[in-house]
Amino acid sequence: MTASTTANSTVLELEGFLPYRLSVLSNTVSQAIAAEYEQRFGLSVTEWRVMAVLGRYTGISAREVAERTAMDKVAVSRAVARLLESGRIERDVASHDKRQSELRLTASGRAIYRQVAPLAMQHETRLLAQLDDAERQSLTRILDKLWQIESSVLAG
Amino acid sequence: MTASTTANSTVLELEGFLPYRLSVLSNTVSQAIAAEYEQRFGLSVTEWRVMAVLGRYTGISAREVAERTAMDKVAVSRAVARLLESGRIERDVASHDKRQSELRLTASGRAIYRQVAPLAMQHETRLLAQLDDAERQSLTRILDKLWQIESSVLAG
DNA sequence: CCTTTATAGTTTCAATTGAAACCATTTGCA
DNA sequence: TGCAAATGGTTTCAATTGAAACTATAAAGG
Repeated sequence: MTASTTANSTVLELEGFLPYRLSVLSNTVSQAIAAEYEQRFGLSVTEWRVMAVLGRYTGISAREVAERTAMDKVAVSRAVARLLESGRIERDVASHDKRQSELRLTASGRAIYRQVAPLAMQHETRLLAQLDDAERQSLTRILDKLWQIESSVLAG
Repeated sequence: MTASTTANSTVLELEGFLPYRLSVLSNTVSQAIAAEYEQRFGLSVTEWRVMAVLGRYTGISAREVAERTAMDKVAVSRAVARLLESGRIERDVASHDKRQSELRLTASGRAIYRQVAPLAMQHETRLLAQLDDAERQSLTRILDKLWQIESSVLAG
């Protein structure tokens, strides 16, 4: 698909190389969305991701945020620190386990969430609108498959 | 697709959100490949990308490398500096324009390229092997479409 | 119990990155 | 010509990130 091979040489065509195309597309899409809320609300991508899961699951721990955002715990810790600082989330110690925290959006955090979430989804909608039904289904299925392969590779 | 909307609230489900899924998949794939050459050859992703285009187009300028890798010029400049340092590429001043450089792999750079390129492609092959013909075609077409949409958004 | 090991989260220090300013050369045009 | 603007590339400084060490609490096993 992306290679041409002769006697003893292999040439890789970055332009058609799946991992490369995924990376470029993904960065472009994420940046396009981020551009909108970064300046408007002073939110970084990691901060927004934390807010996004807290908009969905309230009172969860930092570890669970990490799982659901696919961020590592250090990144979550720092995003949480900034969000606490700016008053967009609040934190309690979990009653059943004093190591854990319970995180939730504040009123001001929810207000931002209610503005950014639709904005992000509009962008997604705009992308998906260019695909027909079959393509949309295809895309979902293919991403699922690829993701399963990669995560099984990771697991060992 | 990824939203549920009630009277006055919108909830975003990160798990099904296209930009998020693209980002997670892309990072996982890139990292899986990078893991192999990072430790074995001491190459970063950016350095490998520069080498990859120089394996394909020899004697090109840093600006052209930047275009073809979708990296910005500062990142290219730094990757080039490290690759010069480690003797994997060499540089001349372009005769027709003294601002430009002409970059090419050295013998040692080519030796590495010949090992890493097939390795990267095997990974891609393994991924694509899990898709059937229709899915592979679909994927190519869909990535093209999405990419066109995003790049036209960027432009205008 | 009490000691070891595991888990949740934070901090520290070095390496990487990004934005802006910068230098050298070239191009466009008065 | 010659001067302003554009281009190719590098450097600098601050902000971000990653890896490893660290603190505090909890769970598990003798």
